[in-house]
Amino acid sequence: MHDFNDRCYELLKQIPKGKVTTYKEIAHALHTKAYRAVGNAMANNKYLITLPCHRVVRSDGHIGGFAKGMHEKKRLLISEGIAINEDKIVNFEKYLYHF
DNA sequence: GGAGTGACTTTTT
DNA sequence: GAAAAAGCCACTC
Repeated sequence: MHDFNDRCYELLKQIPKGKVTTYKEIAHALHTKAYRAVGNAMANNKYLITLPCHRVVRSDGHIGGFAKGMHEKKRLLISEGIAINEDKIVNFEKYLYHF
C-alpha cells in the first residue's frame, strides 16, 4: 500500500548514516504539515532496524521519543557518530539532513 | 461520521 | 530558559 506511513519510510531510508532529520522536515518533504502524523508513523513502524527511525528527532534538536525508549535511541545515534548532550543533539543543524 | 490519540511545533506564560 | 497551552494532521475505534 502507499499510505502516508510508507512515504515517511521511503524518506527515512534516504537518510545516510551519521545524519538526522526532523518530523517537520519529513512532513515538509511530503508537502503537508502532518508533523503529528509522521510521529504516529514512526510509532507504528515495526521495522525498527530496517527503517532508521532513530535518525528522526524533534525540530529543536531534542531526541524525541522511541519505541524502545529514548535512551536506546540516544545510544543508537551516538553509535553513528552523532554527539548528544543529555537529551539534546550537539551541532544539531550540522547533522541535519535535507531532502 | 464524530471523538480520541500521539515518537510534534510554535507561541505564550 | 523551562513549562503550559493552543494548534494541526493522519489514523483508529
